[in-house]
Amino acid sequence: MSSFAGRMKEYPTISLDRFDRENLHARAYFLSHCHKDHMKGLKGPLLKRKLQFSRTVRLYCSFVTKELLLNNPKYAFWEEYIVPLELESPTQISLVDEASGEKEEVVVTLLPAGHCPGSVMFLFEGSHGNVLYTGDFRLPVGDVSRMEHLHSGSRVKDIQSIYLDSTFYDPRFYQIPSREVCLSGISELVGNWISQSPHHVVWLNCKAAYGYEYLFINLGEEFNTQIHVNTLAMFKKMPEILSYVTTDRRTQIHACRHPKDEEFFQGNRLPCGCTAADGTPLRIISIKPSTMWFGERTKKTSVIIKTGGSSYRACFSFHSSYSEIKDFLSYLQPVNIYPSVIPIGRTLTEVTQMLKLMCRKQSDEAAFVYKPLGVLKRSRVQRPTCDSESDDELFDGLDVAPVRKKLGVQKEGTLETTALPVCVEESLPLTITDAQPAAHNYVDCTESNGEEEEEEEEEEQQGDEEKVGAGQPEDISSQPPRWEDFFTTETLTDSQNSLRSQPQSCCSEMTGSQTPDLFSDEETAPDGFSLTLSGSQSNHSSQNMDSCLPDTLIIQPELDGQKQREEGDDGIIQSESQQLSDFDIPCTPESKVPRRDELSQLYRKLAAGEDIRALDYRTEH
DNA sequence: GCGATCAGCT
DNA sequence: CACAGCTGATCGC
Repeated sequence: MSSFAGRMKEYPTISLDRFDRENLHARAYFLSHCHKDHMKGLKGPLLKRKLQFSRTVRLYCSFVTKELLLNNPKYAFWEEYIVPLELESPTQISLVDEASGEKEEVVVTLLPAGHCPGSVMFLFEGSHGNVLYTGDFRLPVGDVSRMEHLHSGSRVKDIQSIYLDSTFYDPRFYQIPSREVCLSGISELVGNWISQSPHHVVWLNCKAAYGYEYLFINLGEEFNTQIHVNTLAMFKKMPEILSYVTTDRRTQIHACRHPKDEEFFQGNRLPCGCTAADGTPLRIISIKPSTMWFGERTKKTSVIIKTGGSSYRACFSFHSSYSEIKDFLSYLQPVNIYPSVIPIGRTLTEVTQMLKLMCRKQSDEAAFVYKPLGVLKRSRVQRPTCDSESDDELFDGLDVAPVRKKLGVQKEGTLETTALPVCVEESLPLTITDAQPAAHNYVDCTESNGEEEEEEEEEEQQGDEEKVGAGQPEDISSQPPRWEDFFTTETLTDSQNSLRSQPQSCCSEMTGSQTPDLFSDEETAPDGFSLTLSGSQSNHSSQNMDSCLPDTLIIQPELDGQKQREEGDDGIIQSESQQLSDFDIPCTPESKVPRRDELSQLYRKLAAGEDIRALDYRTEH
């Protein structure tokens, strides 16, 4: 449970996920998601009073969070003070001191957090640096490298501080099976049961909280049914959820609740009191989603555990595991990390100490003081996926065929009030040029979209997931653009995990192009020759990372150049916003990144002392 | 009568 | 298997 006090050191005039005590004086409020432990004080009368006298204080959140919040009458008074923001749309917000008129500008970007419907992280960019408040999140290993707004061009942004969901930041929780693996296990159990007869029913013993909708949607889809729940009101504007839940009790899958639901179940009744029409007793099993974790060296274990004659626990987590958090942090390498949760049995000091290891090293900063051409930023490179592979091995008793469901999003809302969508870099000539970190690149050790696909196929073969596995690519390419409003993580699967298949951000929409022509070489070409620091140099990463990374300092212009080139293929983004590039020097119009073969040619010419200007990178391929 | 806090429970 | 709550008791205003 979050114990975050509500404020960040860098931007103390805003409050997040806490609305009591000193937070009453904030100039702006942010709500990351609709769980009670992040809403403390939100219905307080003091706050209500303050809002009535204020012209500028607003609550910012995602559209889905707004919808869920206002569904509860206790929070209905917020209606006129909420400013819902689109995901991944940088928005400038004025933080106004209403007494003095003093003003500070900050740009906020909502990033999907994969925790529950509407959950987001907040990235703040302003004169006190870039800070990331994660809220609660679950991101699979590698996803952070695909989050556009954590990058500037092809570089990882310089993050001053991360305010972190550290729920499972403890080596005890080293591994938590992926959403797909857990869902697959639950699906199998449910399928085996309800196929026996119409009187075989399943009760999903879910806590009263948002976050299980992912389960309902996927089970509903797979078994062509709806899940019985107590109320639909909160989802009335979310058709993609609404269509998989029902208040009609005549269904084989229930997630209904009752204050004494466990007793009901013991008496072979469902919490809704449902019985079969013809008087035949129901055959009920209960499945209780719970977080199961596995240590670093734990052997393969099932994600389903039978705890009684008709009771099961099924693995399910809304929070990132230790290794997922490590992946996230070691990619971003912030200067500071502040935990917002202290895992049970730990102290703040312990957690802070452990997190220090994940912060950017002092030496990284010191080593690159000399910067005649401006400052190097870290490359964005496709991350190794060692972890996900070991995941699969760990749980290979189950089919890992990713089960996903497209989730559309509610209609685009208009931005009202003072919120202005902007491109971050355009509005922020500040921050990022000084005291830059080293160019800590990661070495790409995947080489292996192919490998992974193979693995997936193998697994499909052993299982009964044919239906689910089939047709995935089509599903993905037709994803509605903003479906991440509900859940992030399962879209970012291997089949679409490179940025090239994910046109997003204001700038890429402008181009609408898949051609690389928009690439200016200024962002990327120097990178082809940059140093690549790996392994021990770049971070003190987890064992899983270490196992993939060489320990030596290497120079690999070719690989790096190719990487950049590949990213260029999605017609990325930076046409407007790449002022802040590897070096802060003007770009060369109409130039672009050479391909690997072009590079080889380039090197040969360079070696031969020939004039490389004769080479035309714009040759078609 | 309301809010805050805590124990207990799931 | 430690999530995100609920309920109920107690205390203070």
